[in-house]
Amino acid sequence: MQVTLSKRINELLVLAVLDQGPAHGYQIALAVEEQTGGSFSFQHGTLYPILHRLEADGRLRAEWHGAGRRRKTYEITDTGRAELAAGAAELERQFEALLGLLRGSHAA
Amino acid sequence: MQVTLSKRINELLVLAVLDQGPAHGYQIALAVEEQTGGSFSFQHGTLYPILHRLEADGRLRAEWHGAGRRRKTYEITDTGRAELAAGAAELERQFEALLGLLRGSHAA
DNA sequence: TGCGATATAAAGACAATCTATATAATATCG
DNA sequence: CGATATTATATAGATTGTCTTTATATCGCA
Repeated sequence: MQVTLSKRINELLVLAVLDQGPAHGYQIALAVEEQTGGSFSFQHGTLYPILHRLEADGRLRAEWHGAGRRRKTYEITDTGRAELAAGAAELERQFEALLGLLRGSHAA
Repeated sequence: MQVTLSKRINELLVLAVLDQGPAHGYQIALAVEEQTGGSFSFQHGTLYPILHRLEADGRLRAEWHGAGRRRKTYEITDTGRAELAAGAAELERQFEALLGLLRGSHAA
């Protein structure tokens, strides 16, 4: 699995929220929690490293806003959008395989 | 998420295979790979620690077999079976929440 | 003016997998 | 019969990524 499943999921979660429109870190964390009904959430010490990683890779673009309280607004790039689509499809395939095994066992 | 998703998945994968009947480590690894179509697999340096962890917790029971080539046969316990059922259901709920967000984003 | 919520960042602890190595028996092929 | 691949388990150490904690700072409310 070399690239952790959790890592991929966390990145896709961020990209999916940003695919709905630009947002800053704090908003992303709230959106993930709300839109997954609390199933997924980010500690802030987890979220920012992910954001910086995605930014460094060009999967999203960041811009500072506001004079007083600093806010960094993130926007998904075409690269990020492509990865989101591919990653979501791949993840769905994997989950089907996983649930097949999990369900299959106690059905038999 | 405190208890890593990957960790939970790996444990459920092992428990699910053992729910089909007793098996030893090497067989479990092969079964997971086959039955998930290669989507999930274990490095042997990953599998054995998991097996030992599950054994220490009483989620499975182990027994040595064979005089020559040593084989340790693992069998799921009632505790393990209960966890498998609960864990699989919980995982399914989480995945639905996750895929909902992932799908929702590029549908909009 | 103090506190809670908003907002970002980074250092250090911790947990889990992955890589690599060790050991050993069995099967197979030449 | 000897070399090699496969089966089989185990553990030490490197790596990686999250989690906890700490730091900084603004805004709104009581």
